[in-house]
Amino acid sequence: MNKIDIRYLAKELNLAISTVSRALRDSHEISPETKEKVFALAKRLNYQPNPNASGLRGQKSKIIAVVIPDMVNDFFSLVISGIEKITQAQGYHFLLYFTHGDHALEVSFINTLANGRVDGVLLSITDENNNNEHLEELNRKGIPLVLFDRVSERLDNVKVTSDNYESAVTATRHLIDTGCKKIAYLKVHKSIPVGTIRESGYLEALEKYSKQPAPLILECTNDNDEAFAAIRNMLEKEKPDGIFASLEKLAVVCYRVCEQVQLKIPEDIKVISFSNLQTAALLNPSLTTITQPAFEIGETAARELLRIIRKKGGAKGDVVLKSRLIERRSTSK
Amino acid sequence: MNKIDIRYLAKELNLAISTVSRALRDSHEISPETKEKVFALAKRLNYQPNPNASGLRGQKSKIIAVVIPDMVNDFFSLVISGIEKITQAQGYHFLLYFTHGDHALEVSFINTLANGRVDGVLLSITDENNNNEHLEELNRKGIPLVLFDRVSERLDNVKVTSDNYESAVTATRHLIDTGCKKIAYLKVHKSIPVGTIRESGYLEALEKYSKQPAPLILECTNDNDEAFAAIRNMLEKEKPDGIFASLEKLAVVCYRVCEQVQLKIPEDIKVISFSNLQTAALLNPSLTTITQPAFEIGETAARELLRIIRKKGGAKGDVVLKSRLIERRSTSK
DNA sequence: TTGAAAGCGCTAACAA
DNA sequence: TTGTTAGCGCTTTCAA
Repeated sequence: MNKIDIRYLAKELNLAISTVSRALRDSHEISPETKEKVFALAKRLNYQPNPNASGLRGQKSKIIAVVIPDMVNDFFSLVISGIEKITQAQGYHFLLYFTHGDHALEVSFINTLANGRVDGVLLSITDENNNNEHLEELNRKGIPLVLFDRVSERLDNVKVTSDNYESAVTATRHLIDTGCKKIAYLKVHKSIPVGTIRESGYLEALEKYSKQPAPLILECTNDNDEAFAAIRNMLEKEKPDGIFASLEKLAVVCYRVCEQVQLKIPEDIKVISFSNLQTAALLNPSLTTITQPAFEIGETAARELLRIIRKKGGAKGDVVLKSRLIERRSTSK
Repeated sequence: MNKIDIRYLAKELNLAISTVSRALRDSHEISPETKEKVFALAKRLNYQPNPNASGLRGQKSKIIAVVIPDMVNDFFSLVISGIEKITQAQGYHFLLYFTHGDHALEVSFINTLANGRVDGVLLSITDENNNNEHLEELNRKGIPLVLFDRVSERLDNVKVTSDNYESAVTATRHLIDTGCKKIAYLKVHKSIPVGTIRESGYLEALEKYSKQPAPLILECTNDNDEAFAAIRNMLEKEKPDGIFASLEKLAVVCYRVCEQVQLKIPEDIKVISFSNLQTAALLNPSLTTITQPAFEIGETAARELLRIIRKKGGAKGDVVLKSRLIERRSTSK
């Protein structure tokens, strides 16, 4: 079986290679009949141009890189799905990289990417406190970069984020508005920066809208049993009437503690939680959630990146997407 | 800023391009001193070879394609993570494609891939009942293909799967062994083939190990409220003492129904479910689960594919990985 | 041990 | 409207 390249098509049709090339790209300087013939043969032989060749020639690959910490929670899965929708629609491909929280790995990925492998990069920064010389280098090389979710204000690139601070205010205020007098905030160990931002929102809302004398912040570890014990202890000692969980996992643990100590949600205690889990609605019909627009973050970031790659100009498009507060009462009557 | 290609390195060092190329590939026919100099400069300038150029020249890209239905549940996220581990370790990259259950899209992806863009393909077939002419074409073109999870016996490629049938037998038998006399099977609408395989396992176990006079199969829709109503109805009418859920989502709904109708798990009714959700352990301390080795499926499939790409020979390595039954009693005492 | 040069498949500038 | 040809950056054969 002969390999089917543009030269083969040209020979078959008794045309010059360049004519075939132009016909395939639907150039206006090729007669309709010729195009017709070329298209027909290309289709019949299922001709696919070699992307290395056109990439080498044109210095573009139609591939973007997506660099994220990992996929252990639903958030990034949803982001990826959003990205996929856009790349697929616009004829792009994407390579996926996980840094696993390792800044050095991020640096290494970014460096090996800056060589024509990809036309642009979508990045959720692994360690927002670390330096980003590697990203500035990427900028210097002129490779489009769009940051999402975990961004760095020190960089001038387009950023797509969600309203972590405002939505934490909203969530806390929601508890206050529904009558909570003593609201606890469940946070995870400090290494997750988003936990701190959300904490600020919690504090802000308490100060502005509540008479609660002091904040009540419980820092939990990643160990479920430890978290369980800590939350139980706090519940019994402090007797809060509202809980704001910064992560869904903590809310689920909290929910189980409530079961065990016979606290009814939402009658005895109200719980609100950040959540991306699609099964959240199933877990507990009374768990009010704040959901980040993960899919939309992916879509928006990808759209922005492709816009830059195509030099469509327009304003520098930082975007902050709104989280949604979903109050559940009786999911299935 | 000059672009840093191999020619630039050669000029800087007063060497021929070919010498630099050989040095970079650590060829034995280059003197240690020369290599030293080349490495040093390459490192200092952060030289990265252009993958299009080497790909074009060498007819390989160091990229594989991963084609899956979607990422709406944890299973494929975990598979991807396993694939990433292997590609990353072996210096490969991967492109990710979602077919969204659309066979035509799968055909289109496979066709556009067969042109040097990737060195191999990892595929979980979208529609196992459809024809796979496109895959046979891929085989004819000599592009390595490894199938995982959703495979086709009509194809001769390496297949990596898990023991859906056997583990369904195990799960059912587990219920029988712990004393259940009337076990219901919750399945989803037929379009998910794995549901049918698991059903066979359920039937097999009933017949072999139980005296239950007739199977009790409830087919649920994808709508949660509908599923809730159906399960509730079945529970009240049939009063089973064991439930085998073919999907975690169904188990969660089932769990909520039990709460509502005041059935205690596992005292009044035992529930076992397939599950990949990492938070499963949190949901219900008494939910026994069967977990597919999703991460390992990804690892194994990727390893097999890279082995084939590198023509490392060896036996044709179909692999069936074992699911794990996890019985939970008191997760957090 | 090193260098010169062909050529991977494609696009586009230039020529006809 | 079509054809000829240079060259994208790299690897590798052949020559020195």
